Amino acid sequence: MKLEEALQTSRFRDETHKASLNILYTSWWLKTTMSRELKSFGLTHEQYNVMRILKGKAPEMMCVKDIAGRMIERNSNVPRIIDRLVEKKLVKRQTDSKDKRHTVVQLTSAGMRLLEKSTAGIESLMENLLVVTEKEAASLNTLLEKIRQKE
Amino acid sequence: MKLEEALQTSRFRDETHKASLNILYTSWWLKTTMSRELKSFGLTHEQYNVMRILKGKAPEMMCVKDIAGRMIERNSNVPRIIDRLVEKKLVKRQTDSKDKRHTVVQLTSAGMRLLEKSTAGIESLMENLLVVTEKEAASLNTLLEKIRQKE
DNA sequence: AACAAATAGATGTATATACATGTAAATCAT
DNA sequence: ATGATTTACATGTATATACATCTATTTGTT
Repeated sequence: MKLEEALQTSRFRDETHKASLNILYTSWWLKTTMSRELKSFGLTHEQYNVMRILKGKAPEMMCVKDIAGRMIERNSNVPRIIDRLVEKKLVKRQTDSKDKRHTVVQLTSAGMRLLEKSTAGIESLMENLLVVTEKEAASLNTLLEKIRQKE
Repeated sequence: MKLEEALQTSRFRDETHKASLNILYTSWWLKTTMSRELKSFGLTHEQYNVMRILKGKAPEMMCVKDIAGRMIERNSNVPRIIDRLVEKKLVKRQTDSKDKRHTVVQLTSAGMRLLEKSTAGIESLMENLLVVTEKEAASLNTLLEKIRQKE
């Protein structure tokens, strides 16, 4: 769908302005689509994100700060996302014995199983949804990193 | 900044997977940067978005549904965003006399003034922040619309 | 050792968001 | 014309998010 249709307007100052709206809209669309799929596993996008980060380091435990630094949307609220995961027994949380300021977190085996199932769901969804060649995707990555160069 | 740095990982299945994370991250970065600027005008991103939509039709009034259809992030909560704008006297809201189901909304002159000031701020920010050529932006737009083709 | 500063994370508040449900008004079918 | 359906919006709930503040612990300075 053209952005003009999606936002029912064609008032774009220039291609760069349009690109900024296009990034925001595409991101919203992606996130919404993924969230719908994740909902069938009882997960939110953020909970899934935290679980994937934990899996990347498993079986090591990770502290809250390291999780936060890997989140797509930087977030001071990782502790509360972990609260929900603990309630659902998908992760285990404990105080680090070496540095008691640290809270370290780890997937439970139930968490690992749910992550594997939901990841399979997300991956097949994405494979069907995102129809671009690897070359196009690479070019998209280059352009997005260019637009963020003043980060 | 490379996505690898931003997310402190290089575990991407392929360029398409990386692109999806890159879109989510770039969008978060853009929104955060804009929100910081908007905060100096006492506005949230969503409030600003609603005001810009209203300006696009001014001096006509718009109903809630038409505003919602033009939002970047589709949103069933436009009534509550309008609540805040009404409290701040930036928009006027009234029931449509022709169809009493419709609530029609319009910028006040204070709203129009604030919108002009904040838009100037956002535009100069964006001009300095987003350093891509019009050609690159156009190519980015094409790729984003391609990736959304199954929308 | 004692105190100041820094760090990690928990918590409070306002707003936003997704989604379900409720309510009033308009439209449709008979 | 009347009752059913649809439409437009408002509202309730759970979670997320930005941001400020608070607490406990560790580290650094003297």
